[in-house]
Amino acid sequence: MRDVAALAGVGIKTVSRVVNGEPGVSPALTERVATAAAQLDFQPDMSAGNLRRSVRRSRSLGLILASVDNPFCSAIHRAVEDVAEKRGVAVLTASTDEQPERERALVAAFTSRRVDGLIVSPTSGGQAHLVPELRAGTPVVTVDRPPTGIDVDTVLVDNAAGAAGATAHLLGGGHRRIAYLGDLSTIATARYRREGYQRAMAEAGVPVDERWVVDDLHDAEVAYAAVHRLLREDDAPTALFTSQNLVTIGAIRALRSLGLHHDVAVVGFDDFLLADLMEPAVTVVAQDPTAIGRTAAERVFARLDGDDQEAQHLTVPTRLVQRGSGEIRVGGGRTSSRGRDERP
Amino acid sequence: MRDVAALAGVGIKTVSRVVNGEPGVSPALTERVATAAAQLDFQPDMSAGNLRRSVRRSRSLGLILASVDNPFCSAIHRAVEDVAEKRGVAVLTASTDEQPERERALVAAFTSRRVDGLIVSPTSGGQAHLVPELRAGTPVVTVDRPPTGIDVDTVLVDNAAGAAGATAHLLGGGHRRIAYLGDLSTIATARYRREGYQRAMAEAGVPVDERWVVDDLHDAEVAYAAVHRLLREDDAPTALFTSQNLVTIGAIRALRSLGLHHDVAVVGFDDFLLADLMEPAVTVVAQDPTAIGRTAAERVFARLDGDDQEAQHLTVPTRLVQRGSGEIRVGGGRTSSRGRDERP
DNA sequence: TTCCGCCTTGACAACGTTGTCGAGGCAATT
DNA sequence: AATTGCCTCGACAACGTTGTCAAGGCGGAA
Repeated sequence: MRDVAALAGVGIKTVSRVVNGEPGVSPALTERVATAAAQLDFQPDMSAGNLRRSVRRSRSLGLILASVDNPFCSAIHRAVEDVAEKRGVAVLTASTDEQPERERALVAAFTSRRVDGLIVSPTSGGQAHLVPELRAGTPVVTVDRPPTGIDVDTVLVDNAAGAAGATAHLLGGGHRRIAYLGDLSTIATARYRREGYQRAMAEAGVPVDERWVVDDLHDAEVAYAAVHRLLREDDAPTALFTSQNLVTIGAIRALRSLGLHHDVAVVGFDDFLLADLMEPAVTVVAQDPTAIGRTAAERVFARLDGDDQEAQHLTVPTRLVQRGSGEIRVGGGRTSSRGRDERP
Repeated sequence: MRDVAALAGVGIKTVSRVVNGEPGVSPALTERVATAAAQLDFQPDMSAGNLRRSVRRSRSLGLILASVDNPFCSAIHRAVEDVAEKRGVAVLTASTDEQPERERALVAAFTSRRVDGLIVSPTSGGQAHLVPELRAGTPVVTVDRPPTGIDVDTVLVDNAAGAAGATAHLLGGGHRRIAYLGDLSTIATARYRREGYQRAMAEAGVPVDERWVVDDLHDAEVAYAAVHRLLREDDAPTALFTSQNLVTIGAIRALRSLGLHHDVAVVGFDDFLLADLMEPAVTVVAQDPTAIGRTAAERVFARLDGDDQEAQHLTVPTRLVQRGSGEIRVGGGRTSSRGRDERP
């Protein structure tokens, strides 16, 4: 900036004014400064400006997710980016791989870069480490899962209701022996989904055999093995509620390898690409990660704009998408494999 | 930092030394400063430090992709993050949606935040706007596509070879009427893939009917319609080479809706989740986005570490993954639907 | 005892920018 | 003509940190 000022033969402050579009500079000087700036490829240094600026904003925010290459997370990411972009705010993103230690390290890394706000998908390690940030006035919003140890704005999916809906749908198809295949029970959402399943079963007055409730299936391989084990029993389940994508996929592979994919009903939690092209097409409880990300980003900006209400706890609804696999009736009655939302 | 110094009763510089782990501070003072810093939740402001530091590094880099929620892009993102994380570098990511204007705006936004390096998946608008950054010494690496207007390190997929391999594979299955279904021809990779297809056809001495070469299919719907149109002809193609994910998916939906999914062979460019669970499982030319992202990040850091060789042009190989759809022989001979890599 | 050198410590300038404020010019009003 | 007020412009301090450098203390050697 000093160089631009020298080249244009003006004071530094005048350059600052022109660059920031502040009023009170004569057209002649504005022109001269603009030319000089263009000639030197001048780009103002935002962090230096923020240092001095009264309302200190880095115009960036931190997004901490399980993994940026998880489709659910990256849809949230994109939605956050779209909201942030409109306000000229950049997004720093990073992945925890569910490790509490990484979450803490990432928060520290982002804090030292003075992000204006944080959107976090909490790991199981607790979020008390965010207290200093909150005291410093940095807005924090958690997505997908509630935080523990702090009370902040949250944007969650109604996991229990979605799971209960899925289970009720299977019950409505005549099933009584419905298995629950869940993710790591350290993950809060997995617990909520199990509760939803149990509630729906209880409300229908259907007893749950504990052998059918399998937790801690964190990848497709483990789920595959679990389904194989379950279906070997005499009174094997006639329907599966799988509480997560990878579990759903593992279960489907298992059913297919057993030749039972047209006999055992499956409803999965969380939609996935091409679910409608499988045989049978997969019925799912679809979440709306775009709405989650958008809402979370809007909360952050509302806080930055001065909203100081008490912590808000928002819920994004789920939607049961019937495609075929969940409509297989008890006894393995084969229904049309043509799903409801088949389209090009 | 001033507050910490006051609380510990030392000079500011001593706090700086303790915080940065510099030697030459007595254990007694180190202890006192550490306690005071902890008590005040002190977090150093990185951008202020960078301002003064001699080797000016923001410890962040910019990643500009087509869209962060595109699985190919998010795999690159994750790989870049993993390399950056090891060096304590944060990643700013954003999506262009293929709009040159957005690319320029994002580069400007990242530049004013003084990123240490840029990894860009170029849009069709040309990359001459990056010249000032290069002059300023900021390393730039392009991924997936070559830049135009500048010469920088690039990490590309061997599109032509992959496409030629796919086409040769179909020719090997006895097909002669092979259609090419391509993405927007403004996208360089789409052109390379078409060239690979044409080269393989020419090398086999098989004439290409221009009606079978369809460009500018940028989403599944358009591809669906194109396949419907192609297969209405009398001498319809017996095999399809689809040059991109969404095109592949659209083509598969079209074939299925025509009941031809076991009769017309398909090889797609780019792998996708669950391709192995489709009926038939989809044969693809798999790219390796993780290798692309890792390599690109390594190039950036090599440049930051002083590598000043001329621009390097690296190629990441593709791999033909045979799963069934590409092994359907001419005449619609139905092969085993069981793909080669069926697994849980 | 004096001198030298090392170690610890903090005062101060500087990084690139913006907020504050005052100087100077000009036009309108008294 | 003198005063007032507005507009333009730039000098200067300040933001939070680090690089530089000098001051002071202490131990050991002469």
